[in-house]
Amino acid sequence: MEELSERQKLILSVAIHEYVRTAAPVSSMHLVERYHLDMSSATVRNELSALTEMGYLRQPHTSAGRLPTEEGYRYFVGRLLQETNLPDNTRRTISHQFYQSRNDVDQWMRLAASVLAYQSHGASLVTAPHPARAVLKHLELISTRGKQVLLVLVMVGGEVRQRLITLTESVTQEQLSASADHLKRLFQGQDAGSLQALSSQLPALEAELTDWVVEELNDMDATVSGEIFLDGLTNVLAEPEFSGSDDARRAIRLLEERSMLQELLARTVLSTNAMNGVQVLIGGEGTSWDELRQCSIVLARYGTPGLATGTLGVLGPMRMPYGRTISVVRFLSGLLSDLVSETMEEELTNNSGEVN
Amino acid sequence: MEELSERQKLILSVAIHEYVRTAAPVSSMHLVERYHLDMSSATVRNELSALTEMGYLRQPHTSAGRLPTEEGYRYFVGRLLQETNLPDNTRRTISHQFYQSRNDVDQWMRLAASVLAYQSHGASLVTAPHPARAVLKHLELISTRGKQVLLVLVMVGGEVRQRLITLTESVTQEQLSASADHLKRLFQGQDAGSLQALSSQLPALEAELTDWVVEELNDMDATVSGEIFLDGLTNVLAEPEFSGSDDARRAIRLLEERSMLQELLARTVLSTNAMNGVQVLIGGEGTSWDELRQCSIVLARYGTPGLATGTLGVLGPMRMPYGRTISVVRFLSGLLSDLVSETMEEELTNNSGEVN
DNA sequence: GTTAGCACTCGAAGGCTTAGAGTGCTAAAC
DNA sequence: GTTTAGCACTCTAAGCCTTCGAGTGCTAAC
Repeated sequence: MEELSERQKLILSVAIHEYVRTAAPVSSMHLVERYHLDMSSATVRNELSALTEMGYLRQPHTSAGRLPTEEGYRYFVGRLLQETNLPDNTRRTISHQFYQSRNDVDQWMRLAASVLAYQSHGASLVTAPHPARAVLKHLELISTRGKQVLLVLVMVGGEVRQRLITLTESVTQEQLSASADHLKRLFQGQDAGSLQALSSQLPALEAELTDWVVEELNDMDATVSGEIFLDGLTNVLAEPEFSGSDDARRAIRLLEERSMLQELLARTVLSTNAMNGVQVLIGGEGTSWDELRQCSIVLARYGTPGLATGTLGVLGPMRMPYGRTISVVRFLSGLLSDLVSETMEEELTNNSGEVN
Repeated sequence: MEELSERQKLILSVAIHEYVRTAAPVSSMHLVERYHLDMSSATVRNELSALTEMGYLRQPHTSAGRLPTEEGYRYFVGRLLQETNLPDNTRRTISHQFYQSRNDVDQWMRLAASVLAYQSHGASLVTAPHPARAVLKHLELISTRGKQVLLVLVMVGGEVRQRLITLTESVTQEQLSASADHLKRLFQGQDAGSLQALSSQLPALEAELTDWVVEELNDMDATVSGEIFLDGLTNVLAEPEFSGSDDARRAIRLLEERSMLQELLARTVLSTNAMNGVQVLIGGEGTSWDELRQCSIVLARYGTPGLATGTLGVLGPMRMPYGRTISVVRFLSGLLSDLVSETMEEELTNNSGEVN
């Protein structure tokens, strides 16, 4: 792939910028006028022609203006987009909102999704922070009736999982409380693996309970996160390129399904090292979903690798203001990282010592 | 409002049925043929004309077929629709899915939303069961760092709420555990009101904690439910009457916002006594949202009034298979009621006695 | 009261024309 | 050799017209 001249880069940049702005094919004269280019429309036409030749632009039909190809966007995002930060007052507004919100992880996630959707005009997704390995901090057993017991697990990091389990034998709350106290002490700061080993040495009831706990912990390790917070799904529908087709509908449908998000987020885990945080998938590249052919996704992880991380991202049309979106995602990723590390770090580094 | 003749009722019924099926204005001849009516198209035409006169049908333009008006749907749902039950095998399939699902309230809600959306081809919403009055069953305090404490409340009924709070003074986990034990005993089976009264008689730390607990309980009483489970949002978009306009987009946007759901669900609480369970809002009647002008909502409460209840419903286009939708909603409402009462009833009737 | 027959209405669909936006090419200017 | 003015050419979008046919409402016969 040959190098573009500076002028070609400029023209590609403004062409993409203009197309993103207007959603209509851009013409040579338009660009010259609107961006005060120091050349004639004929020159621009020649360059546009060259860029089309190289596959960065295309024409809907012979005598129409140009619009970016997938490759064009990719070149733009990868090589032309200069880092821009979110305006100071926007950053302050957002921080302020988080500051005001209840000190509740769920609340943060909801807010993050909402801000992300609002700022990016796309559909946002945010997962709750998830420990690299589920480590137990606290355990409660609450009898509901007969053999049914509510199992509440509090993880290091503050995540809480509850589950209604059915035991083989009926037990009283007293027995449960005793077992809970015992297991609590044993399990403190352990993960699924070490618990499994313990199971065989325990009396029947406690062994059974242990199995349930292990299952739950494994489940937590396996799933990317318990809950995924979505917002702004309908923003995507408002985009002009989706009106009249139901491509957007199918893309949104995909977001509603867990399976896609699972794969998408798993992918992020793998390639985190690649960039300095924010990852851009253009035209659903790498994914196996045709529905995303016309969409792009901007993703980032947040949190502290090895301790606890989550993912947040935006799904929008390929014709997306990448600069803006990337800054928002980056900023929120940083903000959530701070929030998470503030609440988790200390706890995680000195966890296995003390007993509650 | 004069009474319709039997024949008019029949014709209105089949006209609505046909319109729901095809989404196109229905003509007199079509009805005669498809439903083997024992009369000529001219007769049907006369009756259609009469029904139009009465406001139950309308014509998009002079020489077009008929389609139901809002009033038409209302008459149909209120007086013509005979109760139909879900086919036996469908019922079994659904029950089976619930039987297989993890014994977890969240899981049930998710499944209910999914089934509802799938069966009704509309957007579904389900709220978690919510005690009439939030009553505390269990309480945990977990130190995270310095003044920050994770407060975990387990309610009678199994709902779990967690919140990160910041105390005025730094405390150790030992102090917290002691306080937790003490408060646990005191709070057992109490609601927000009775706790508030206790607050002043407690030492500083415990008083402060009590305030947080009270705030949280009040919050639970105030909001309809912590979480609302949505599914099938995009089903609505697929309906032909919404293609090309963004009315559906705005309706879905409304579902994404909590505020509308709050009002909608609050409304249900009020009018529950009216019908034997399932409530149908046609054309967004009673709501103040223009966005719903073209939509209908089928709602039902589930659970045991006075103990714990939740709401579930379907939002779809006004051109909706009401019979089918109502049966699905009714069936699921019954199913969830059973599940909820199985897990909560005993617990709620003898709650305040024992101490865990 | 019901129905056959028929004139009438109106929108959807297709074909045709036109306007204009935009290109590519050529030849002149720099 | 690069840039640019000029111009012929292309192609769509929009408007207009016509046609087609589905469907009605009315009237008169049954």
